[in-house]
Amino acid sequence: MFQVNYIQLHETMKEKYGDLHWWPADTVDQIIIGSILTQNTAWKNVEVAIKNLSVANKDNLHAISEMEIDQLREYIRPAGFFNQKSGYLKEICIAIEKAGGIGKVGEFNDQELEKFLISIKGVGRETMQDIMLYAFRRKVFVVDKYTERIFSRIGIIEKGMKNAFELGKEIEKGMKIEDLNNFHGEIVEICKNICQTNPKCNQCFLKNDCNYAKDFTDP
DNA sequence: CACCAGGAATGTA
DNA sequence: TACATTCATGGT
Repeated sequence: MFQVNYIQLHETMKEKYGDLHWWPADTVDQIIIGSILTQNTAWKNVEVAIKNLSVANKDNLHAISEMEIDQLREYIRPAGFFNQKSGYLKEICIAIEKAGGIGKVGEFNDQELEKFLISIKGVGRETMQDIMLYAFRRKVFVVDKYTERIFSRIGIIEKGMKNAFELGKEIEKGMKIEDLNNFHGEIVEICKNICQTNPKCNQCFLKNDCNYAKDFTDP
């Protein structure tokens, strides 16, 4: 079995999916809302929650920043963890408003933006990366559970690197932002459509490069 | 019925 | 630093 690198992995998936135009949302505000709501939660449930906000014309940071927590909780209930997420969501909306809104926060440099986001309760490493890349178009590679799964199965963690996060820092330096955007989208799509629904991975178009598929074919 | 989903905070050792 | 636990709905 030959060893693929991250560029080859991206090229293979790009060929299949084309430009994905991630993140799946209509507005920047929806991207930020979705990044909180999708924490350890199926995207389908997040869509319902965002729809609830949207039909009430509350799918924006300003509306949420001044919404009663009890009401917010009912809108987002389908996305699970609603007691925590209602608080997290209101917190990040207030924090951005307080910092002068999306426009002002968008003027932060990468380091300032990362520090600002990670200081908000409910925003951890991956959520911060999602918002950096997809809401503020910064050169960031997102490492989520799917990324760790794919990288581990395909075995592209390079020697000297401990985990997907370390490789991610290399990937950030080595790829253009539009490729970083697509790459993470591709990883999520392939995991949602194939690895997740077919745990044995035997229908995956990456199967020749996938350690997990190899394990499956072994007796 | 059991298990998991595009995590993060909190507590323990 | 490295794990374990908790949070909660909806699909398979």
